[in-house]
Formats: sequence, structure tokens, C-alpha cells
Amino acid sequence: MSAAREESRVPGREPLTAPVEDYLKAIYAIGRGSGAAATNEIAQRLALAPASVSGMVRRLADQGLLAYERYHGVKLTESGRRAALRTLRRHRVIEAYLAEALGYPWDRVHEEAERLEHAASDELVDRMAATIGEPEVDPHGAPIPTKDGSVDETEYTSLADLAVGASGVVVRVADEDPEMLRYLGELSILPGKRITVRSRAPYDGPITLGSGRQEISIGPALASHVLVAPLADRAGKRG
Amino acid sequence: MSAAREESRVPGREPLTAPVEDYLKAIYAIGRGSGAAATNEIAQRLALAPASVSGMVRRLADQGLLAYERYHGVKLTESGRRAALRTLRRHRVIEAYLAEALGYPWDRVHEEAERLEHAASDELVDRMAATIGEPEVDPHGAPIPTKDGSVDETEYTSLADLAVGASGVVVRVADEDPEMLRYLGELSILPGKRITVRSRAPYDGPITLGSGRQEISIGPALASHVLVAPLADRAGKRG
DNA sequence: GAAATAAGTTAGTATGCCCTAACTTTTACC
DNA sequence: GGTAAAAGTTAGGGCATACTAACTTATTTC
Ligand SMILES: [Mn+2]
Ligand SMILES: [Mn+2]
Ligand SMILES: [Mn+2]
Ligand SMILES: [Mn+2]
Repeated sequence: MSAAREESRVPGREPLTAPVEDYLKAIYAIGRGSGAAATNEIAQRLALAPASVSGMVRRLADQGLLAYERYHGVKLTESGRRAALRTLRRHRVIEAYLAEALGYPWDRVHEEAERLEHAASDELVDRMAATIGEPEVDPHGAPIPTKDGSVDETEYTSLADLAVGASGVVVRVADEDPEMLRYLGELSILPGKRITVRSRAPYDGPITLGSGRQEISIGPALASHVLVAPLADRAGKRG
Repeated sequence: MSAAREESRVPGREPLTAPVEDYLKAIYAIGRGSGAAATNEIAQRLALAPASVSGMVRRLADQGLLAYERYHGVKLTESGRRAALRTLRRHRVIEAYLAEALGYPWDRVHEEAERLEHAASDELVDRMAATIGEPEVDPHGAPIPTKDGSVDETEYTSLADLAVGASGVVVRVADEDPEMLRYLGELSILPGKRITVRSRAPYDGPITLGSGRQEISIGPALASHVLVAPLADRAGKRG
């Protein structure tokens, strides 16, 4: 009868499980900028059956991490967003630390971080960040959320969308596919690299790029995974 | 009907879960030197109900990790022992790395390692070990198993068992209780320290130690958690 | 060696997270 | 705006891991 005897249901006090953290990250990534995330999209990202997502999403909504409207997708609550960003910070600090302090190649940090992000304490993550000089981006150029939960949400243009003749600086590449990362490395399409779109063949044809003094040609599927900060240069943006 | 269609039951190929790894470590620790581990003792170490241990132990035996005789405890099989030592290596390398490379205080490495040991890949652990110069012991003096699964199993004397007048070098202290570790640190009872037993009061009374040029007095409960390598010195071992 | 105690097991239940199959709701299209 | 396709949910399981309560086996004690 006394309230003190009841299950103490302070939401957000108990540590989240690894699956829960991965759901929140996925939902954050899909709905970045407050959009809603669809069940099927979550399922695809996490390689789960849609039915599994329906179940989990309901539990997360009960815990106050999501706003869920049946048949209409989910959105992170403020509490869910904070949790997502905490995991994202862990993930990216760990990636940066592995690359910087332990010589991990950039194509293998993601997989390792995907597990460690659920096991590392805040203190460890903070020590890692301090040791490598508080980096602002991970090895793939993704911004690292701060401890207080803010993050740069600038939306960049993909190389696939950059106009012919335009130039940009590579700011970020997709981090999940090791083979793709190795290939980008070979082409030295790396964060910081300046690139100009020379031509684009029709019907999803190859995109020819000027990078340094070489000319390289990539498909649009690859180009779409490279984000650039456009530069206003001689060629302008007409295309 | 074809054997190839059957569930492929190659034992020891699928990665072990965190609980399983912790069971194996506990069983190894209890039965070090091939003794058997009792259900209640496993339960106590892992802070679980004995009934839970009965259940888990059966599954582990089915997987070939344990030899289990109902009502008579368990022993690690060769495969179980290998798995236990792999986890132990991870745990101890991680502890050493946290202390050495990230400035973690020795009283907090254990808890962090207890989680990371299940998430770190072999490659990460090997890189950590290489980075800090392939240490042979963790920060509490426990020997680090090698990659091929061998480990120094020397049994040391506890300070509680050292004869009055005898001296020894501290080789290892219990690693689980942070408060105890902080206290030992204050007393500078650390691995490498040379200590002489000056006197021992009866009825579990205090043990007086000479350490450096100071004299300190500790209870037998604490002394039992400090392992020493006895020195044959002037005082000898009579006591 | 029988009774008392300690140790260990089984039965039954819970929770988290996943699955497939069958159903319902939404949406897209003519 | 009715129907087909797509998207999403529910129903019904499975497995791993834990718990408590009740029972069984082993050990200790007199
Ligand atoms: Mn990543
Ligand atoms: Mn993850
Ligand atoms: Mn430890
Ligand atoms: Mn552990």
C-alpha cells in the first residue's frame, strides 16, 4: 500500500541493454532532424524482422524513450534522443580512439565500436576522448556528440548530388562497409580531400572526379556514400 | 535426412555469451589446478541463486564446456578451460591497458574489465597488449594467460599464512573490492613490495608487518587477500 | 546408522528479445 | 473510390537467463 514498496519506476535510471541502444541509434539515424522512423526501415537497418521491431518499439514507448503511434512509425522522445546521442558519442569516440591510439585501420573500427559502445563506461569514453585530444569527428568524419548531448547536425551534399563543375571537400563517408572503406582509401577519397566533379554520365552512369592531379571515375552508388561540403569556386554551381 | 541439413553443432564455434564467459571464469578460479567446483560456490561468486547455476551448468555440459556429475559439482573440459583462459586473458590485458595507457586507478579497472572482456575482439586485446609492451601481470599482480592458453599457475602464500619472522615480496592482491584496494594502496602494500611479518596476535588478531621502515598492523581478513613470494632471509621460516 | 543439516536439483514462472505465419491497416493506383 | 500492394501488427513460439518454492541427495553429527 505504501508507495515506497512499489517497483521504483524511475524511467531512464536503469542501464539500457545493447539491443535497446542499437534501436535508439537506428531510430535517431533514420529520423535525424525530428522525422519519424518507419518500422520497416528500422528492421532493415538492424537486420531484424519487422514483427520484432513492432514488439520492441512498444516496450521502448512504454519506457518513455519513444513516441509511438500504431501503424505510423516512431519518434524519439527527449529522453530517447539523449540516450541515442550518448551511445553515438561512445561509438564515435571509441572509433576515433581505436584508430588514433591503437592503429586500427579505418575499415575495422566500426564493427569493434558496435560492441564496445554498450560496454564502455562514460568515464572510459571520456578518458579516451581526452587522451586523443577531444576529437570532433570520428575516423569517417561523423561528428562526435558532446557529453551534454549536442551534436552538429549539418546536412551535407553527397558527391552524387554535386553539380558537374562544382567542387567540394569530403567531410564524411559511410562507415559500415569495410570493403567500401578500403576502396575509398585506395582512391584516397578521405575526409579533408578536395574533389571536383568533372562529368556525370546519364542513366546512373559513372561520375568522373578530379582529385589532386588525378582523375577517377566512380559509380553513383559509391558517390552517394561520400558527403562533401561544397566550395564556391571558379566553376560555380551551374551544372 | 542429409546430415548437412541438421543444425550444425560444431561446439565452440559460436561466440560465447557474457554470462557463459563469466561462469567459465568463476569455475576456473574455484577449481584452479583441476579441482571441482561446487554449485553453491559458483552461485556465491556470481551472486546468483544456486538453482540458476544448476540450470546453466547443465547447458554448459551439453555444449561440452564442462564435465558435470549431478550432485557432485563440475570441472572444466579442455575446451572449457581454453575458453576460460581466453576470457581471463582479455580481462587482465584490459585491466593492464586501462591502468597503463589511460591512467585508470587500480581500484576501478576490475569493474570496467568485467564488462569489456565480453565485447573486445582478440585483435583489440592483442593490440592493447602490444601497445603497453606485452605485460605479464595485471595491475593486481595476476598473471596474464598467453594467446595460446598457457598461464603461470604458481600458488603463492597469503600474508595471513606467512610465519612470524618471515619475509616475502607481495606478488598479488585480490582485485574485486575497490575499497580494499584503495586501503592497500594507502598502506603501500603493492605488488613488488617487500614485507616482513613481525608478529601475529592470537584468536585472529592483528598481524604486524614491517614494510620499508614503517611498521603497520592489519587484520587477518585483509592479510589473506595479499599473496606473497616468501623470501629465505636471515629470519628464516620458523614461527 | 538414523536424524538433522547442508547441498543440490526440479518445477514452475518471468523477462527480454527474437522468429514465422496470419491478419489488419494504410497507401498507391487506375 | 475501390482494389491491389505495401506496411505494420498480433498471435503464438523458442531460447537464454534468472528467480522462488518444493523436493531429493549427500554429509555431518550423535
Ligand atoms: Mn561507426
Ligand atoms: Mn551496437
Ligand atoms: Mn580483475
Ligand atoms: Mn565479465
